Amino acid sequence: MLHLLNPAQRAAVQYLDGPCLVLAGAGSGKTRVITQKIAYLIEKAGMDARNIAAITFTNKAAREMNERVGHLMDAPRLRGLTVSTFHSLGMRILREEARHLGYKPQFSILDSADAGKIISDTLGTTDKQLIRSAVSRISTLKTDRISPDRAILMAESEGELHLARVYRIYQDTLMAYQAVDFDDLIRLPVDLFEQNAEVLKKWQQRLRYLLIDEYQDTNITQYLMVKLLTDITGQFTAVGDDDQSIYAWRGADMENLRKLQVDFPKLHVIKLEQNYRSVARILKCANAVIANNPKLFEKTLWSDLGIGDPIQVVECKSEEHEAELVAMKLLAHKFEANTSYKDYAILYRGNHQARIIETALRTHKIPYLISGGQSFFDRAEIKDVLAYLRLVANENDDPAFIRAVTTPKRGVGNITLERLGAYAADRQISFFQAVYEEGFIWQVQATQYEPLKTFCDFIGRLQYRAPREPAGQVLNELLEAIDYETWLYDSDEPKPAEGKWKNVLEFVQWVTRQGEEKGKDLIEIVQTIALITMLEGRDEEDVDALKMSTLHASKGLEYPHVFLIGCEEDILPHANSIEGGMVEEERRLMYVGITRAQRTLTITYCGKRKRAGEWQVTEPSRFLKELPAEDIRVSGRLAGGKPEQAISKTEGRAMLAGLLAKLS
DNA sequence: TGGTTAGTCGTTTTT
DNA sequence: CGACTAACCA
Repeated sequence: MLHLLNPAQRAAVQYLDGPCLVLAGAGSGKTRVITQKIAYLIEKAGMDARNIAAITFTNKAAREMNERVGHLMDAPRLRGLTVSTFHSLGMRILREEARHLGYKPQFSILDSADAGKIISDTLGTTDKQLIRSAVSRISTLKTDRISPDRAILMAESEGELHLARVYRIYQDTLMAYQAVDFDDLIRLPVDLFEQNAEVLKKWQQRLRYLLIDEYQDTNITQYLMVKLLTDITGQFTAVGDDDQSIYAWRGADMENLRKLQVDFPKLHVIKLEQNYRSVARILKCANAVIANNPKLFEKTLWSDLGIGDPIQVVECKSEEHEAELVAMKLLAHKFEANTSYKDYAILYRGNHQARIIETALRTHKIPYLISGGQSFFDRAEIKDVLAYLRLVANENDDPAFIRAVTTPKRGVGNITLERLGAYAADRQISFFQAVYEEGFIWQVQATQYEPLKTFCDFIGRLQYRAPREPAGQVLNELLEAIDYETWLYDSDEPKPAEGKWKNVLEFVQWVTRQGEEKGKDLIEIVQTIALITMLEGRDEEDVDALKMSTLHASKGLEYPHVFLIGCEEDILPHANSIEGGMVEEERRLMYVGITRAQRTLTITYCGKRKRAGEWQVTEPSRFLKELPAEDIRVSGRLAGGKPEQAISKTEGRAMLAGLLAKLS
């Protein structure tokens, strides 16, 4: 196996004498290093798979890594291997150690929508901007491991004090719901490790070798987790690339790369500089752009995959034309090069940019998959069903209670709910518990109380059945009992309702499969859903479809032919980042985008764009001027010419027909 | 109590 | 232009 590696990769795999940092440029085979090292640890170093943990940043990456390790060795020897995200690992630790922190093992994981709702309630405002900023500031406090009490003490202004108080209420509310948020999944285990030497020792002994992927994206708490778990032995390999650090806004700190050298003086640094992904021109463009950033570590990427075609830079007249142009160029290229749809990807800065592309792709009947963006589990219909399941798993989950009890409508309205909420809040109990309290029964009339009681009894029956019966069966009967299908068709036009019901059925199928394949009961399945962003097991490779993705979500992926759209000032770099002086991170984003491409890269931007119904003139991205002139082919204003002639739908069809005629 | 409607507002990135 | 909300009516 080792002969498949280049000398630097092999050195990284074989180095076991202590902490190891692998600086891996884009496309330099870092996943290969990690998977091979797992195999090496088990086969050559004689380690038990149960003592090895590989940590990634996305579930998708974890899944892919699992698959690739599976190709390297037999399943029995991989039993007990941990390949998961920081958050999943944190959850696992927390479920096992919950009692040390005052939580029950079946705590819920709150999504950001629920978190935002708590904040908006405590803040007493509906101002989206305000809530957003409060949520993110509280999240920053949490990743910096500042407790509510300390935040109150440290507050230097009226505003900070207010925020700290909101933070405290928020945290108390989470505890009351028996829920944690994403930050807690990392923070609480770290807190526990620091307070409880025995628990720490237990996990140190369990996880004896750590492999951390995308190390440049760790925040300080995640770094502490690594440090605590490996402090005694320093047995870990961190793989990262400072040029691909694009999550600073989420607390990721490139300083963690430098800190590693300070905290572990014996740190062994290995650089991977050969790129196995892209042709030379693409790499040259990427290098040229990133050269405008100050460097943390010096490294030069090279490849021997040939020079490749020039990078195309095209100005379009509007968003519609951009979408149309991309669709046309794609179809033309596909026919000429005889490729598949899945060889193409369209990348963009913000999720909203996907919509217009989607319409163009649909009119041309181009199959596509969208990764990143709204998760399947975030759809309203799925969240409705999920609310029931969350409540079954944890009856203290008040947000789930409110959603479930009002969907479908069952005669419980705002007034009743408010009374119930007030009663529960007074006594520090959950909505669910309050329903069964003598004191509450007298507060509402029988006509209002009855549906509540019926609802809670129903949930109670499910709680009994969930651990005892197959997950799919219980879920099916739940949907039957609440007649969710009818409710969907009653509350929507037939067409969207049909789509929604299809999603629900897909969800049921997924749950059934999870139950059968992994032997999990309904509650166990629900407990992990909050962490899953994409429907796993949906074999995306089998479908021949073009991939659409945000630049952030595209990290770690590669495609033969890439379109990078919307390369305009205020989009990439984004206006807020320009204002906040964060252009360097945006440049890294551009770098990530360019380095996704293996063979061809087409960059587009619009001359004007409709924003909030108004036409707005736009400027090409400053990053385009950083591309080496000899490696790009420009059409449009950058070249001094006119914007690329717009292609209308009929023109497009004619062009396609001509192309097809020429080919046959 | 629940659904409809007319007005409002405004677009980063995600575990 | 379209999503999302707050007042309004059945």
